[in-house]
Amino acid sequence: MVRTAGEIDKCDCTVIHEEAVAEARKAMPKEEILLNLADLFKVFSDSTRVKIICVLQRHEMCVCDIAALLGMSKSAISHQLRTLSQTRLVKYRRDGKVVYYSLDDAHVGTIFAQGLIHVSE
Amino acid sequence: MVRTAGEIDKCDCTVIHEEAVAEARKAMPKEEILLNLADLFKVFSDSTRVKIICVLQRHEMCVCDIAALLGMSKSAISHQLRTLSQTRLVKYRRDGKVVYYSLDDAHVGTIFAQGLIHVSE
DNA sequence: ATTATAAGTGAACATATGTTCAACTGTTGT
DNA sequence: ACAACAGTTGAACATATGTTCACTTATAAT
Repeated sequence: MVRTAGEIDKCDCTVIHEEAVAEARKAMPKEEILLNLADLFKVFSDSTRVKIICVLQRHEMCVCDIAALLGMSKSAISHQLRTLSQTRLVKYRRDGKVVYYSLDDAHVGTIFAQGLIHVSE
Repeated sequence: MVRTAGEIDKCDCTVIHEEAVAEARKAMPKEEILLNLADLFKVFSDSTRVKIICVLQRHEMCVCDIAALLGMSKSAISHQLRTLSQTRLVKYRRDGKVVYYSLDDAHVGTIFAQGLIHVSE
């Protein structure tokens, strides 16, 4: 939803810098894009999922391995892998009873690495 | 907390690929680092905060401007700016009654941009 | 077919989180 | 001193979310 100038006064504010506001409004990506962006980061915002992404950067792994590695139940891991899978951050292949998960996309590793740089300073 | 091999059997799993698990365990960053990483992404995971970061990439802005631009209350924006400030993603300067906020760090823009590339495909 | 094991699922629970509301602080101008 | 306005704060509320539990599905082996 793009707001027009006429809607500004619907909030409890006096706009102090009209030009800056108008310019920023024009430069903003679509609402939908920003919602998707927040959703993307939301997937990275849980420590269990971060750990899963971390271990999948080296090898593909099955649910049991990840659960054992993180000291968590298979169910908890499976739920999170589902989230990661639905958002296209990981993919999987089945081999008999075992399902192997791996990162779906190079971007995933890049975003992870960028964040790691930031927190490591 | 680094887990030792002896703790693996405490979960409800059979470890299928012991070597891969052992290697991944060694390569994992400290627990604390990964928690901080999740917390960093958590700040980016709310659409209001994403929008704030977005508008601050061009200009510094005061609370009123941001509230008007996003069509939200000053209080809601102020609460989120506090979160962004506490996590060192934005900084501020006071000029009379007005407080101007801006991005604290080049990394913030980089992480935002990386995410934007990912969702724009 | 039956059993065993890897994995997935849905409901329930506890916890975390974003916005609103009603105050309050701090600064400016009269 | 007082009013006006930018901004902050804490409590309350509603909503979202992660893990557990019990159960189900899928595949392989006997």
